[in-house]
Amino acid sequence: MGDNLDHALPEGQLESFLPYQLSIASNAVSSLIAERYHKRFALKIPEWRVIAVLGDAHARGAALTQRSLTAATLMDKVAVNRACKVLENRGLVARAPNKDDGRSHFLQLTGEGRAIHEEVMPLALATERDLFADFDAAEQQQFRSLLKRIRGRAANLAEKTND
Amino acid sequence: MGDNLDHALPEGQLESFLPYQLSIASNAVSSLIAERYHKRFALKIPEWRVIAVLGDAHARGAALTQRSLTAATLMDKVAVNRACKVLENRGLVARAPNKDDGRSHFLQLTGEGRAIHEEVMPLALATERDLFADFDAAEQQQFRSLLKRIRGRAANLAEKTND
DNA sequence: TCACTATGGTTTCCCATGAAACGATAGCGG
DNA sequence: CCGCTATCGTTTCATGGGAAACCATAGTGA
Repeated sequence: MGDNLDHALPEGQLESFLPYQLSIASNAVSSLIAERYHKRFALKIPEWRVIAVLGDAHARGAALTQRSLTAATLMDKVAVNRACKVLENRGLVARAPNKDDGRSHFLQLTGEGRAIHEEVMPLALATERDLFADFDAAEQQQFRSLLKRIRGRAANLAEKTND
Repeated sequence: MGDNLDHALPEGQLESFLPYQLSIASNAVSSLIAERYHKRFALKIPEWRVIAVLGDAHARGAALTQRSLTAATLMDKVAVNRACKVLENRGLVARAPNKDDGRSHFLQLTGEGRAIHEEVMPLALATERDLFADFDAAEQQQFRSLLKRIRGRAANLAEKTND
């Protein structure tokens, strides 16, 4: 029950288009991860990202504002806000007043939040290992580097176009 | 006017998470492409994909149903339908009855559609070249192959989880 | 021929996401 | 101290995209 196309299509221009390959690969990976997180922790990807970053921050004894979360996750500030609200309602994140700036709060994981963090990170890392199991170390490194270059390139071209 | 974070965050677990890197790289590339297509042709990515596939089909003297378009683009059938409707309304695609199956139609590019196709493909290829300009041939090949493996891997893991 | 099921396509509904508008506070220049 | 502007966070609105329901036709078995 693999693929049952009526008649296999010959390799077309779309198939060989690298941005397309990148997009479908990324979608496949994201779907897998989203499914796993959702199934086991009822977390969506934005929420998980916030937990990951807050977990890091906690390890360094820091608390973060939504603004720094936005910078750290590269997500929209609205997405960050929504994720934080959900996590707060679930009791995984607490807000503390920021006496230097009345507009923002410092966010950190609660005890329960840290417990989730410690369950969730291994799942993330295991999934990463599953996905890249047949990549040797050099290939992983290569992949990372290629992704980073592409990303820089795209950002660069976009800002040139945006005038 | 590059990045003005209050205080640079140390490399965290999120930064080093490969699926995250994949996702943001893919997003950056997709945004760039979407922006360019939209600006110059008022086409969205799904519409462009349909044009690319229909252009291929036309080159082989074939016409496709929405079903085969769905298979060829890996998009949802609803997305394909919507894209086709838009293209039809713009006069870029025409439907011909399928006498073997009254439920579906054969779709093909109109003359105007082919004209767009021939303008749009060079833009796509140029963008691809822009993006991968500093990849040598071996790196491109490597990148393709890594993406394909990851994609297969993800699909494979997903179907195992789906029981 | 007559159900019954399967499938291509379409419509409807819902959720996720980002842009823009908004309120509140901060920061600055007078 | 008083305005003016910038910024953080929140809310509101518009759009995109997928899931499920739906319709019409095809295919199948009695």
